Amino acid sequence: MASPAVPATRTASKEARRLQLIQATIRSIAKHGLSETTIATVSREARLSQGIINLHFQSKERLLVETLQYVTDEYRDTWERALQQAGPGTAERLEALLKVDYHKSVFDRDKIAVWFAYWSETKSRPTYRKLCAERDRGYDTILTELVDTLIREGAYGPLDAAIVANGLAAMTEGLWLDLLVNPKDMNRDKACRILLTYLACLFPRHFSAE
Amino acid sequence: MASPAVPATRTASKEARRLQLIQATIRSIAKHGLSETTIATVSREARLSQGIINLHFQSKERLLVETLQYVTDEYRDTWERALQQAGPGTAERLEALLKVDYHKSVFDRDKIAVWFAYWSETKSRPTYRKLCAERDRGYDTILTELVDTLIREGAYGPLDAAIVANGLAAMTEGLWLDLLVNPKDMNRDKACRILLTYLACLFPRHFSAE
DNA sequence: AAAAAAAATGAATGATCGTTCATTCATTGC
DNA sequence: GCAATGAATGAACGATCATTCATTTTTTTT
Repeated sequence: MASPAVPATRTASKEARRLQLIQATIRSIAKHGLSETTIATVSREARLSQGIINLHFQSKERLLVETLQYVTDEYRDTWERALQQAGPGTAERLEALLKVDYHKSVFDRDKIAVWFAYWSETKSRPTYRKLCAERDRGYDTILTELVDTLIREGAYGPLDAAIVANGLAAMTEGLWLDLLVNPKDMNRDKACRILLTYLACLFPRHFSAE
Repeated sequence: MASPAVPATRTASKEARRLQLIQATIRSIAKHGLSETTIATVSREARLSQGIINLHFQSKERLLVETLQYVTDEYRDTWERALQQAGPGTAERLEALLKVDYHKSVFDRDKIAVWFAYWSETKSRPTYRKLCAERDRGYDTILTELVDTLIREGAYGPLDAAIVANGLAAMTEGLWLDLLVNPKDMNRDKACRILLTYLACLFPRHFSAE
């Protein structure tokens, strides 16, 4: 009755074992919070022994850093792939990029709990802050580019692309928070409607509030 | 050389001592994060002994809950007072309410670190979640009311007040996150500009991007 | 199939945590 | 000024934490 993610053989490859532990860490943070995530909760979640974490990550702190690294990488991969699959038009590319944040695999309460766990510790942990800031920088760069192009293509007056892009990104993060704190009153459809209202207001000839 | 907030007499009133400890807790969370805030860091911050916390709060957990209670109360008081002092016009009342979130005493990295510390634990701690959800509900109710009135007064088409209000609140929370994670790239003026861009876009006859 | 190597275990360790409580200190009432 | 009262202390306690490592288990090599 082992979890399907757990390799059948006792000796999985080093990389597979590390990944298994990182995913167990994510589940533990989502379930117990970061402040009550211990070596015990993670190893129990992975159905492995206590010693396994120091064997593969040297310390709990390194496991936490590599877990943050993992979720930032996964997030970047997701929106990069979404952009690759999007059409050539600026508006459709912008929509594809923004929609990632409301996709089922991203707009997920467990994953959002992990993001907030790390964000909340950025002030006291420079390592976390740097990784999170990197995540933002890459996303903001491409988002600002698209917004800037759309403003010029659509002749949308005196709008400042950086300001607009920052506002769009901020709204998404705020809606994530709503899902975390008030899950009864928030869901993907509603969040999309809220963002789309802003988009339609900014770029009425490219987006409408459906 | 005692901190000015510390009462001169050894025996302060019970309420003053509790307040002093709550404020020390806030400083500790801002400085060390919630996961590394201990009885030791809080009592040291308050320049009192270890035993003082259990004497006044019975347990560390109760101190943390009462600290969250304190910051939620303080926040509500702040925007209620701002509304009382605002003029009668709907637009100016809306502006007064929104501006609170960008006031020096609210748009402050230390205080925002505290908010995020509790938000990040809401999923695993129902008590935190309830208190945070209450905070949101009160604010959203009055914000939605004002937005609704302005939409009708200004004949702003088919806008949904609840959706717009939710978007405005979400954007603010996202901008707080930006200040926390990327303090070099965010400040009160910039955040105000970002929000005002949305406001001017929604209600062009009442707000302009200055 | 035996030997060697590698992976995983889990009991043991020391450090740190929240909590307790006998003691000390300051204030109040007589 | 002397008890009596209550606030505050900080050393001591058990619980829990991350970490270590001798041992066991599995895989690979010979």
